[in-house]
Amino acid sequence: MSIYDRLNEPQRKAVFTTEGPVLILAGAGSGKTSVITHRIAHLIDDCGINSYNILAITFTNKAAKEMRERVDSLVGYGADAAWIMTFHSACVRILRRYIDRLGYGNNFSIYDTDDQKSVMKDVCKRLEVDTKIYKEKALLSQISAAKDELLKPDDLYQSASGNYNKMRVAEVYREYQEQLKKNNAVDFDDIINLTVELFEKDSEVLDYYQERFKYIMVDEYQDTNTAQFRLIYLLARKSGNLCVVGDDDQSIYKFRGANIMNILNFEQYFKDVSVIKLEQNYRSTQNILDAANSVIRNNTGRKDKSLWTAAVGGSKIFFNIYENGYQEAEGIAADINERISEGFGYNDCAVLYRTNAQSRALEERFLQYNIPYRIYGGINFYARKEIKDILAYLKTVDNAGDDLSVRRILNVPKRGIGTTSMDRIQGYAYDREISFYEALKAAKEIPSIGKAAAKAAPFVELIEGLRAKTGESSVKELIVEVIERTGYIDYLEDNDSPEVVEERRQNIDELISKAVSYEQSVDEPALSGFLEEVALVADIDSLDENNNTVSLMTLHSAKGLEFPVVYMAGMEDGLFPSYMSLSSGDISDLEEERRLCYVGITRAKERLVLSAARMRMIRGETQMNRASRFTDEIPKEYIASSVQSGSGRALRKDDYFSLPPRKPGQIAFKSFQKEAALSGIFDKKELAAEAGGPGYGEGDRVKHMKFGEGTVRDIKTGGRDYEVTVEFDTAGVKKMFASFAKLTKI
DNA sequence: GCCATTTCCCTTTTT
DNA sequence: GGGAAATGGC
Repeated sequence: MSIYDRLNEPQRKAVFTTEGPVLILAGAGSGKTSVITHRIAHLIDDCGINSYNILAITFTNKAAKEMRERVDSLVGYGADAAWIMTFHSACVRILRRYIDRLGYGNNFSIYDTDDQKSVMKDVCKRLEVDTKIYKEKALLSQISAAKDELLKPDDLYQSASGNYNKMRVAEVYREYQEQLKKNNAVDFDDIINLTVELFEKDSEVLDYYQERFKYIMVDEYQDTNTAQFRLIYLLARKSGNLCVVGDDDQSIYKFRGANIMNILNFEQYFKDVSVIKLEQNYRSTQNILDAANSVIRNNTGRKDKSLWTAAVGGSKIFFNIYENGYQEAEGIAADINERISEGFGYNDCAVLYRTNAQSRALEERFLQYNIPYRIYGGINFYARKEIKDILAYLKTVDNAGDDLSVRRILNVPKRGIGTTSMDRIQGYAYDREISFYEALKAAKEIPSIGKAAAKAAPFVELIEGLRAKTGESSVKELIVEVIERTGYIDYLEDNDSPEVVEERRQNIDELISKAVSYEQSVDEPALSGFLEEVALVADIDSLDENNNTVSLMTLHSAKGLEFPVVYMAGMEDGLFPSYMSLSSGDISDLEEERRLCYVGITRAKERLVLSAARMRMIRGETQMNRASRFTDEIPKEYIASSVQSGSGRALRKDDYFSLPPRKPGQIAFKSFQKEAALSGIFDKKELAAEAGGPGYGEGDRVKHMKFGEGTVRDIKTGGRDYEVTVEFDTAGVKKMFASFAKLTKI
């Protein structure tokens, strides 16, 4: 009896094919984590490979942790030296050792999204960029997109070929990058890109890691972007022993730069690839799997595969339509209570939604129904003000070159150093090409800041005092000292209501316990190590299956997880699939949403409940949407409507299937429609629109919000929506869904 | 320099 | 509808 007996034939092949490039196409619930962990065990136990030579890459810390635990339990203690970690933590580890070769200090800071925004704001001010026209966020996302593709500012500049806007973005990118370097800081993308740069520039370092990592495995391979692919390619090039595991049907991170070609073209990038398909699903019942398959079937250009399960039948899928989002939340809460009375635990249930904002209504009802829950995602714990403040103190102690952190806390709590003094200190620093903190130390020399100079001295003393203690004090002690010496709690009490203060105190306590558990879990705890861990965690990493709470999260966060009972809330066109994907004019955006739907459905083991609301308040506007087109793609025989026990009336599915398609030109949603509907105006307008037919026809000139003006070339009336083909004057030919494109006749 | 009010932007998803 | 940032008065 061996540990491999429980594997099926393809799984075994995946485990035992250790040499050369291997592509494992692993459908949802096909036991891919088992395969990777057993493969590592096989390498160590049977092939005599030193665990030191193994690298296994995941996307989330949670996946890494789980994999580490499973490997350890399979191999005992022989697996210690293997690297089982996320892309980001592996790269940070490499950079901590070698980033000085790129001109950074090894104690670099890691900037999160908020930090990036602050830097960008500064950059725009310096370059006199009008942030009304070029939004910081938009600039950052363009830069991030460039980084995903390994493009440098110069590359961007050249590819602009004279286009003023693009050249401007390239300039901003260059300045942004310089500022980061000046602060001795890197952003999330840099973590990957600088590692690639290091490998490409320094053959000594590359050799070292190529020699070390003779066996490389990559999980969730379909989500890798160009930079990550390059990284893996560089590392694996020498040994050729690269095993990637992925599922093109679960690729849902195109917006983050994931390049689906990495998986579709893997066999072109590497020679003599062994391709192994894992198609047996061990997770869901037949009904759930059939529904998932019938949805994903509508996508084009997939790798051919078909999931099957030995678990026949199972209960039908439920689909409930409610009047509004509140009733939907109530219906879900009521359904959960019924499950609990049947013997399910709260932790067996998860509610999945498309956008974080949807959690609010659910949260309210769950409180009302006394359902214990936990929301994952949304505002990151480490993005909270009080946490960021304290971390900024620690970062300043750790890396005084991090101007951003110093500036954040110089006047928090208030020290009477306002924006004017702050700007003057900054100016002084620029002139002398020194850091903000160094300028602060020399505050007496700055003539223009007057009294503020004296106020800066105690701050500098505080930081220096803390720095002197980093060797002997624990991270916990440092945090406590920051709080006590700054009077941080008093500061909170002066500014916030008692409830908010209490909440912030609890968060600070949680930070302290995180520091303690960090110090217990690491061999050589250090301040920089703690800051690094803190920068790279995602909320979902803290999901603990043993907590008896219902999990609420986005569909994206749910990838890789499974639950006996899954609710998919907000199944409405415009919400899921998102409005953006419907109006972009790019069918592949819709296909990504469909994959997301597939991911959601395949999370469910036993019971899947879909729901939609006729009316929903989004951003203070009431929207009225038809049910999601994805629900149409599930054959009726798999669907039932559950009995409604709450106050909301669940409609029969036929009610919804007979909804009329929206006509071209008809406005999808506007806040005034709610009032108009109440006064009856709306109804008349809608009738008028329907009687009058499409608001435009073939040959008409129309205007689109994003693409400008164009001519309608074709209108297809097939199906429930209208597919309009428009030839735009500047943007080219686009196909789009009439109900969402908001085309107006001109 | 500080505080209150107004304005803005947001919401697609995140390591 | 809500939270953060900008603005303007003191």
